[in-house]
Amino acid sequence: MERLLRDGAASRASLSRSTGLSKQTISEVMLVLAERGWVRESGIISGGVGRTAVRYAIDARAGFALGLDLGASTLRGVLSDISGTIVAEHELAADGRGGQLAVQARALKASLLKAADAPADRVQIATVATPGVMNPQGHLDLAPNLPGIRAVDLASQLRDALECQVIFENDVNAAALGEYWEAGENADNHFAFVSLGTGVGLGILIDGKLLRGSGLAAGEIGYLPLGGDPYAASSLDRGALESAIGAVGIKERYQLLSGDGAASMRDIFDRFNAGEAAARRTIEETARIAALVVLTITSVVDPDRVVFGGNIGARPELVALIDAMMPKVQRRPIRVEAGRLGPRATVLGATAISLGEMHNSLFSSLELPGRIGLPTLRQ
Amino acid sequence: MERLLRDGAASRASLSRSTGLSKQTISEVMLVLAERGWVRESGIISGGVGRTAVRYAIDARAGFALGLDLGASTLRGVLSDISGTIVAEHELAADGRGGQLAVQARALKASLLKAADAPADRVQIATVATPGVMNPQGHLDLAPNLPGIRAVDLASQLRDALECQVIFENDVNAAALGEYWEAGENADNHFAFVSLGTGVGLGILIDGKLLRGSGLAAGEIGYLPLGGDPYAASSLDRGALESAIGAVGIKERYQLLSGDGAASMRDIFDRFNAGEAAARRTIEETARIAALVVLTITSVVDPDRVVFGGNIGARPELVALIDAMMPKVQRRPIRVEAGRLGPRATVLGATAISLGEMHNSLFSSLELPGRIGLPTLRQ
DNA sequence: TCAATTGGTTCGTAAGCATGACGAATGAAA
DNA sequence: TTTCATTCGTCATGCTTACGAACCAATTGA
Repeated sequence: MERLLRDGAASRASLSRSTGLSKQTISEVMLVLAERGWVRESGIISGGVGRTAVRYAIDARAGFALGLDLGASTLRGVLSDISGTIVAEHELAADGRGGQLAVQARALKASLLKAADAPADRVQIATVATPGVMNPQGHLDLAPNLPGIRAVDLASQLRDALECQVIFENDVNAAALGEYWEAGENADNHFAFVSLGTGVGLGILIDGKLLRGSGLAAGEIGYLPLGGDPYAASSLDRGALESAIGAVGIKERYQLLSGDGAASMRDIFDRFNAGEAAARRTIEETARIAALVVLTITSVVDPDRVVFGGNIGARPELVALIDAMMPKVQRRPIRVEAGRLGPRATVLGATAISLGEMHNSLFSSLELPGRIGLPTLRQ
Repeated sequence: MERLLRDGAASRASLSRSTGLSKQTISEVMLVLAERGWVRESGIISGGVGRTAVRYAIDARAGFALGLDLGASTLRGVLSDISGTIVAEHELAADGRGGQLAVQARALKASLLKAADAPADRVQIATVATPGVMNPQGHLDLAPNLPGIRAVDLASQLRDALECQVIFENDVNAAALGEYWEAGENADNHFAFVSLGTGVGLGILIDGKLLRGSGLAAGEIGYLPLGGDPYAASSLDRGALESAIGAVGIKERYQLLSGDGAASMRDIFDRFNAGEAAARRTIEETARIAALVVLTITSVVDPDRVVFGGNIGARPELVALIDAMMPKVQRRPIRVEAGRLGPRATVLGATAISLGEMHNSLFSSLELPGRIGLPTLRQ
């Protein structure tokens, strides 16, 4: 199944060669898998010398994986079939009231199923990406942008609403996995994703696996001692780095330089591109500090690549500045790039988690410690 | 074999229960293992109700693992038997000339074998911990404390001298693993080790495995933007953090404060304990910056525990200061401790690597991705 | 038309492990 | 002292999984 997921349809003979199992073992296995509905014959392979081969493919509609992104203003959902092909993608404006989330999630699932014409009972697993951390009691901690969310038992509500196994993951971690997934076969297995937006966050993949840390707090970089005095009381409160290059911090800096306190993030970038001095100095200072974040990440975990995302981090002009800054602070070259998925990274990463869990629960014997890798993203 | 390594000697019936394999499967396996010399009968278990059981134990002398620590001034060696018991431990003053290293390593191995009365052909694997990084050509990079070492083909020389498979590992990584091993069964699987000495370094264990990074440069924290302006030219050269709290940096700071440029590290700590103001301010500033290192580590990888080691980092008075500093920069409590192995951490970690590799090559089928954990350290 | 090549099946066999019956050895209760 | 429950370990047997080899099937190209 792993071969079929990764390399697509194939004949039994070629599967025998690529797995090392004998031909008739493969034949037997495929018979069982076909009986159970996981694979089916999908035409023939001919043209070469020798007998034509019967092609077997995974029945893409044998299972579906759901990914949701619970944003402050938007609720996004993606439905993928078992082969990793996105079959439906929707978003809707989030209702601010915490209690409405589960209702909206249920509606989103229904509309995705309808769009893909998929039966509900074929959705085994859903992953919900949230800001902050889901605590063991099922409540969401550290998510100031979702006011009132702490009070509700979100885990239970969503499990009831989605009517399947539900996994929770931090939104930045999910976005990291999304960008990793998007990179496909030749993705770097050591990968870091920095999210700059309302808050700052970091997702790290080591050997293709998310690094969560002992208290699920790996990548909570808002308190990194960069861009301000870490021993100041305000740093303990808001976080030094968060104060320096979070959206609020950037706007404050722009206000200091320009006197304009009403400018939005978009205004500041527009003025930066128009060449305004205050905006230029604001963004440059942001890049200067972000470069130190990259330096910190490379010093500690040494990834192949650092990708920026989030409302602010995805801006190519900012990433270009950061990239240009790097040789001033570190000798070893490091690839600094803007994410390719934009605001979709999180929801796609959540989908990837569902998909991976589904594959492993379906096709991997539980006793074995090995895990099946993700198939190529097809969208 | 894994059960026997972890839990010690046991009867076949109890192995059957703990592994889930049937009794006679265990009997068959033990027969083969006994034939090959890996296990042997070791008395009987009686006292409970029922028939007395024949006890089987791993033959501790069936294999030995060698660990070496190539320090600037000292060459340390440890020989462990297959059960994880240290059977010999020696050290000798390192000959400064690079070419002598292999000769000394060979002599060290011979003396360890003699002390343990172990046959040479039972040593399958040696791990050599070195400063810096072993490049693919077999030469040692980034090891300024071993002058002239870059020129020699150290990997080939040591392979010839030690006459067995040789693994190379960074000394700080090895020390991290050593402290982890020492902690035994209840060790935290997410663990960070900070070495403060001539240089600064970091070793990280994620899920009990060393994090090496894409270019084997994870944990090279000398360049972290702490304790100095990272955009200064000197920081690009020496590293901002290295300049601030490396041994040279600390001495420079003490000289600035006291005017005494001849004081050794030991002098400074003696004067700190005697209450001298300049020494106190020097060490406090060191702790202030080291606390930011801890903050950086927790922000990025969120370990259970941060352990300090190295000449300077192992000083309990310094670690106490760092620990006291932590609540000022981060809300989440984190355990900050001094390592328990002192200068032996690196060589013991190297031994642990050898031991782990030996177990996995002997007892684990290569196809399976699972790895056998380390047995308890017995010394 | 036929050899070469590749795909796929049939059949026999071996490895590995489980099941269940049974003998051996022991402690505790009668 | 005897009996019995309990535990260790072996034996005989059978099931499952996978492989190897031979063989049949279908296609290309000389």
